[in-house]
Amino acid sequence: MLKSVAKAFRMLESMSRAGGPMRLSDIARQNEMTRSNAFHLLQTLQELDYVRQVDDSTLYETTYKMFEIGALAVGRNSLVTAAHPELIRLAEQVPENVMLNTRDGLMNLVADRIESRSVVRTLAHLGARAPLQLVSGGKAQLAWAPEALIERVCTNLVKVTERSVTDPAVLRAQLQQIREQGYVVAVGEVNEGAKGVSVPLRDRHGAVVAAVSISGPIDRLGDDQVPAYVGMLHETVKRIEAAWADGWRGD
Amino acid sequence: MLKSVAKAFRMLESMSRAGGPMRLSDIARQNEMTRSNAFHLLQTLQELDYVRQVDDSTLYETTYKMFEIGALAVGRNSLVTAAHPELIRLAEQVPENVMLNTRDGLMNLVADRIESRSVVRTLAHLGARAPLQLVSGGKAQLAWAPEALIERVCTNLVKVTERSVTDPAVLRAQLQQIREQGYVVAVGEVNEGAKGVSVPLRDRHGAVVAAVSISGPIDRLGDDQVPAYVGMLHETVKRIEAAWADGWRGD
DNA sequence: CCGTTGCGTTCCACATGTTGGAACTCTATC
DNA sequence: GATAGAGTTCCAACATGTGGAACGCAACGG
Repeated sequence: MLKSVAKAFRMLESMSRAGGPMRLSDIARQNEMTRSNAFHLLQTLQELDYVRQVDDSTLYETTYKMFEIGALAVGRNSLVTAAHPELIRLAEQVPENVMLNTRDGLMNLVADRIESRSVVRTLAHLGARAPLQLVSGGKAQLAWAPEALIERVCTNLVKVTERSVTDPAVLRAQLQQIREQGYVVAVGEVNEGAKGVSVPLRDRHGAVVAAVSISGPIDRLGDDQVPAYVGMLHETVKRIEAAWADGWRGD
Repeated sequence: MLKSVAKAFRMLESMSRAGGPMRLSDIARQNEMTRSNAFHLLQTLQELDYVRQVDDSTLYETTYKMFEIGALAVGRNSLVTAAHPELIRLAEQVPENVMLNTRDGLMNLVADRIESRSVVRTLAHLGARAPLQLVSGGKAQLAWAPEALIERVCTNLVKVTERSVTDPAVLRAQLQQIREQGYVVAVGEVNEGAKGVSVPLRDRHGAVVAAVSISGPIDRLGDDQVPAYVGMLHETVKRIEAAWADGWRGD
């Protein structure tokens, strides 16, 4: 573990989270380093164009270079490009957020997201990551994943809210049910008031590589709406698979 | 400049650009470092969760953590959230890409982008950065920027294509014209075949902080369409300013 | 089947690069 | 005008990052 590298990334992360410009001393304090140490790191990050001093003041802020490079990595994923128009289409029919979920290690990643016009509060932002087993999009991917992955997830269960699955046996039962019914409904396992419905998406070999989901507040997204939403999701996934060069061509 | 920090970022950047998983030796070669050096760096980046070894092979790939953190920084920008639905609306009326442009230092940043259904090839991807003076969205922001910024841009002109502005006097004349007519048309100054139309967006103090643009291939986006597009852009900007808590409330 | 090649990884000792204290300057505050 | 706390610079000490060499392994070919 290279210490200075670790410090640099920690620093950048805390600055991103902070949102606004920060003072050197505060950055130093927050990351438990001396001012001169922080200074050197900031100097380096500035040369690399990840950080900048705002105008001619003494405040530091992050540039959008992280976003640029991150988006580049995700954008290579042709699935995101193919799915986008279909997500918009779906979002027009539903008064909830619509998301494309991908797997990143043991985490679910919101690779793209459309906010429906009516939605005020956003639950999961673009780029948000959450444990696979706790969100509908993640469960959908997990259900059809190789046993090795499921096993790894089962040995890494964490409790985020009261409703989070923490028992491997319960999780496995859920996954079994998901495989049978072909869709997922998940409620408040990472955000108390959130509910999500999700459906898996397959590549040309039939492997599940993503999931499309609809999510919204628990009290607006009633169980009576689920069947209709599942139908729309299946339709959307079918269209994405058709539009995506590497998509599933099966039945 | 902290050497190891710089190396770590360079490494991540090259891995992001590469797209797929890479071998340690290739990474080392590409960045001109020894294999053991590359190994230590990768080890560190792995612990920090920016890099991972694919399954149980010996290949390394980037995670989406950069995207997550980058998106977090951009997402804080409430303008992006407010603008998104309006961009979708605009994209439905136009067979071209629609983009929200922000300024990041001396660069223009594509903070959000909607691809119209008809569009096949994408010219600028989400997160793309380009010199302010060379793209329509950037010019729009520059035209109403404080003199200090214009001056800084003028002393940093670069030539990307044959059509790039490289003469400060010419640029200043363009900006003058833009201020008079209230919109920008830019052609192929960074991508040979691209053409963009753009209009500025103001915050509650009346300062131009972003620009909305329509861009497409030079041969489809004819001059006869420009007036209609400008009208739609003005309408869109007005709606975004109204929806955005911090938007311009003027005339 | 064994020698060769090239890989990822480990080990180690050296010297380099990173670190933090102290000093300096500057601005804001009282 | 004194004080406090900021950002920055300087420097010496030594912890840290570095790269060469060695190891184990897999793929390949004679």
